[in-house]
Amino acid sequence: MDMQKTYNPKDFEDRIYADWEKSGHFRAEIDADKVPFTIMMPPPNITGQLHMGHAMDATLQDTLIRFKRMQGYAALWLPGCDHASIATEVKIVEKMKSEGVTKADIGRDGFLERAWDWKEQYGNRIMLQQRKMGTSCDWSRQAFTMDEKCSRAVREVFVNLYEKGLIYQGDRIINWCPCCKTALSDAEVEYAEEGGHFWHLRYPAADGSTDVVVATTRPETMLGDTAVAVHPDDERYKSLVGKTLKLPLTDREIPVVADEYVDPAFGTGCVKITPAHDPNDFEVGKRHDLPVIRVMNDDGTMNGLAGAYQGLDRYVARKKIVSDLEAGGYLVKIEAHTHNVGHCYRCHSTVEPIVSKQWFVKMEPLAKPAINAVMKNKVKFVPERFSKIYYNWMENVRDWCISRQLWWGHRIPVWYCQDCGKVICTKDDPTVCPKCGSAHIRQDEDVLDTWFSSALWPFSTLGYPDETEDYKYFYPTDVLVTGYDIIFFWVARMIFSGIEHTGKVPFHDVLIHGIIRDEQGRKMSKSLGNGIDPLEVIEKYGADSLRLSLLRGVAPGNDTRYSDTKVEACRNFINKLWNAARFVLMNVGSVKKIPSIETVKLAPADKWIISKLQNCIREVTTNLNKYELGVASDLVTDFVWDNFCDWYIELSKPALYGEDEGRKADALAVLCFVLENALKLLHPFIPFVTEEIYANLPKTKGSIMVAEFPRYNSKMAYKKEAKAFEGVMEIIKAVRAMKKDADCPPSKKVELHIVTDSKRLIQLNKDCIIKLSGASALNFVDSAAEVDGKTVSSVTEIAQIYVPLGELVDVEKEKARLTAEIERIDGEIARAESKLSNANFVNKAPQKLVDAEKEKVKKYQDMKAKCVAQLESL
RNA sequence: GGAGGCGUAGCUCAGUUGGUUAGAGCACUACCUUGACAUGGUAGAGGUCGGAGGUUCGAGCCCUCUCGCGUCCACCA
Repeated sequence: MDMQKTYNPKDFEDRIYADWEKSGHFRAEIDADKVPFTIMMPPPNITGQLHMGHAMDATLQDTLIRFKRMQGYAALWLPGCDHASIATEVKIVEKMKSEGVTKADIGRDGFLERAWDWKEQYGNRIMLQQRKMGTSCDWSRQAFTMDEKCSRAVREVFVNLYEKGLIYQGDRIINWCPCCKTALSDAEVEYAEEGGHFWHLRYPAADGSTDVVVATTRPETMLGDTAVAVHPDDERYKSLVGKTLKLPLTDREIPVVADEYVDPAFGTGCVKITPAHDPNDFEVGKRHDLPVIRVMNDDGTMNGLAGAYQGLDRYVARKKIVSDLEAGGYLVKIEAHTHNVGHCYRCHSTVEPIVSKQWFVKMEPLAKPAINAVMKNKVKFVPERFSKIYYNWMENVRDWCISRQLWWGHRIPVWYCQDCGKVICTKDDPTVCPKCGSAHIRQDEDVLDTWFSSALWPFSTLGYPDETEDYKYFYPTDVLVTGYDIIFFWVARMIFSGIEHTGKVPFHDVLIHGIIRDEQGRKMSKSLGNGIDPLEVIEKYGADSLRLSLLRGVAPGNDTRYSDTKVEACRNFINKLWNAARFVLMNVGSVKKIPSIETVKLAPADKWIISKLQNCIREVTTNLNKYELGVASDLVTDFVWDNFCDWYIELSKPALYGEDEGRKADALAVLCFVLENALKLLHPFIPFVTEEIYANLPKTKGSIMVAEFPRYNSKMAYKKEAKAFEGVMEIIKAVRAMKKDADCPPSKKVELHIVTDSKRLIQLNKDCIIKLSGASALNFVDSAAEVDGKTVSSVTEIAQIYVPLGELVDVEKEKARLTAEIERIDGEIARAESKLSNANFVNKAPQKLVDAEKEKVKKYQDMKAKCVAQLESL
C-alpha cells in the first residue's frame, strides 16, 4: 500500500462515503436473529443548513449506531426532514417580497406550489451536507414530515384526539405574532427583558364623585378595557365596587369589579381589565361576565373598535393615545419600568396576547402518563437532571394551541357545513355534510403547528397507524439524541404522543447534549455572525477530526466551546494513528507469513500491550453503553497514542530489526492484532480514516463498519504480566531521566549496570531496555562497587541502576538529587504510616486498601534503604 | 419568584456508586531531525479543586451556608 507521510482526509473521505452508500451497509434489515437498535434522527428543517448543532447531533448518533451495528444489532438510524411550517413560510414570503409578490396575489394553491418547489430545491441540501459528516443512516427510509406516511399519521392522530375530546376549538387568549400573522404556542414565545414604561391613568367615576388610577405597560389596550378590578378586601375601594367609571377617550362606561386576582399591595391596587388582550384579564372577565372587546387587527394595527385610532399601528396608536390622555388630563405619571416582553421565536417581533378562536390540545390527560413514564424510568434522561426540567414543564403545561394561520403545513382536517353548521372531523375527506347532506362544506383554513407532526416522528416514519413490519420490529426506538434546547418543543411532545397513540414510550433513553458555543463562550447566532460552518472545518481538517473534537472530553448535557486548536489536536492524533499504521504496514512486507495471534509466543511487551488493549476494550464498551462518549473517546485515543505508539511500537523495534525471523513475525502479528482492534474501537468515532487503514491491513476483508466490535477476552488480560512489565518500563524511564539530568546528549549511548532481584525479567527485556533508554549495554552487577568510574544512579521498584558517565557526573548534583529523592520517599512513607496508625482506618477501610498501604510502606522502605546506600557510597 | 448548571493547571475542559501521589489537550521550559510520524519524540515545570463550616477512617465528589458567572421556566396589571 502506498500511504502518504501525512494523513490527508480529502484523499479518501468522499470516496469512502460513496462506497459505503453503494455497499448497502447503511440499510437496516429486519432480522429475527438480531436485536433491533433504533435511533430516529431529529429532522432538520428543510430551510436549514448544516450547523454545529447538527454536527454534534450527527456525531453522537453516528458513533452510537456504528457501535451497535458492529456489535451485531440490526441498527436503524432513520433520517429525514421537517417541513418547518412557520420557518419555511417566513422564508418563502421573504423571497416573494423581493420579487414583489404577496401571498394574496398568488393564493393558497399558488403559494403551496412555491413551497413544494422550495422543498424540492432545498430539502435535500442538508441531507447532502449530513453525508459529509459520515452519517451512516438508512437513506432508503428517509422521511419527510409532510410525506404521505407522516401526513396519514397526523390525520389519524388528529381525528382520534378530536373524537376523544382532547382536541377542541375555542376563543382563548393566545400569543399572536403580528408579523407572521399567526397564533403561536407558549413554547414558541421567547421572553426578553426590555426597558419600557408604566403609564398611570386616571379613570373618573361616571357620576363625577371620584376617580381611580390604574397603571399599564400597554396603554393602547385601554380602548378594550371593560372593567377596573380591585381586591374584594381592599378597604380603600370597597365603596367603589359596583360603581361605574368613564373610560377616557371613549364614550363607554365600565364597572368596578372585585376580584381576588388583584394584589392590593402592588401599584395603586386598581387594575384595568382588558379581557381581549391579557390572559389574566381574560380570566377575570370570564368570572364577571365582562364583554370582550378586541381592538387590534391581526397585523398589529388598531381596528374599528378603536375609534379614532383605527388603522394606526399599535405603537403609533400608543403614542397618540398617551398624548391624548395627557391632553385630557387623564395621565397621572409615567414611570420607567423593565419587564419581560414575549417575542416570536421565528421573526422576533413582539407578540401580542390576543383573544382568538383557535384549536387546542387538552394537555392534562396527556401529561399525566407522560410524567409517569419518566418517573418509572420507562424513559430515562441522560444526564438524569434533565428529567427535572421535563417534570417542571409537564406539570405546569397549559393547553397546546395547535392551529396556525399559515398555509405551509398539515391543513386541519375539519370541515364546516355551510348549511347546518355541522363540524366534521373524519379520517377521509368528506364530500357532503353527514348530517344534512349539503355539499356546501368548507375546510378549516388553518394548518397545524409544525411540532404536531414532529411529535409523531418516532412512529409516523415507521408506518403508524399501520402495523407494518418496520413498526413492529423497530418501535419503540432505543435512544433519542438531541440538545436540551428542544426538550419542550419536541422531546416532551414525542413522549406523550407516543404513549397516547401507540401505548408505548417512543424511546427508552434520551441523550441530551449541550450547545456548541464560539471560542469566547457565546452562543453562535446569525445576528452575531459568530457561527462556525462545519463544512469549512471539514474542508480544512476532515470530518473525522471535527467529529473527534466534538466528542473528546465532553460530558453529556454540558455546553462546549468550539476551538480550532482542539480540532487540530484531534487531527494530530489521527495523523499519529495514520503513521502508526504506516509503520506496521511498511514492516508487513518484510515477513513471509504473519502468524495468527493465538500461535504467537508472546514476549512480555506483547502481553503488556494486549493486556492494555483488553482493558481498553472493556472500558470503551462500558462507557459507550453508558452514553459516556467523551470518556470512551479519551480512553481509546490515549490507548493508541500512549500505549501503542509511544511504547509498544518502540518496544517492537528490536524484534523487527533483529535477526530472529520467528520473533520478527511474532511481533508483527501482535502489531497487526492490536492495530486492527484499535481501528475497530475507533471506528464509531472516526469512521473514515479507520476504514481507509483497515482496507489495507493484511487479513482483513470487507468494510470495517460491519466488522465485529472487539470483545473483552479475559484470557488475554495478562494482569500479572502487564504489572511486571511496568517494572521494566520504569527502568527505561529512569535511565532517560538520568541522562537528561546529567546533560548527557540523547545520542550518546551509555552502559547500564543493574543490581536486581528480577534478573530474569530484565534479561528477557534486555534489548528493549537498551534500545529505548539509549544504552549500549546492560550488565548485571551485585553492587555499585563493581562499577568503574563515576556514576549516576537511580532506584526503581525492581532495580538499582548505575550509569558511568565519567566527566558528566556532578557528584554534588547527584547527592542533591538523591537527598531529594529520599525526602520524597520519606513523605510517602509518612503518609502511609499515618494512615496505618489510625485504628479507624485499619478497622473500617476495605482490607484491600489497608493491604495496599502496607505494601506501599514496604516498597518505599526498601527503596529508601537503597537510596541511602547510594548516597553513602558517594 | 421557582428550578437547574458552572467555578479544578496560564487557557479550554474531563474527573461515573467517596478510596493510592487530582488527569488530558493547548500553551510553557530544556534537549533531540533516533530507519512511522516535527501534525513528532524525551524529560520537565505548573493545581491549598471559588470560600467557610459539617458528615466520614477517608471529600474535587455527600450535607449546610456563602461569593461569582451562565441557563431554563414563570411573571404583578
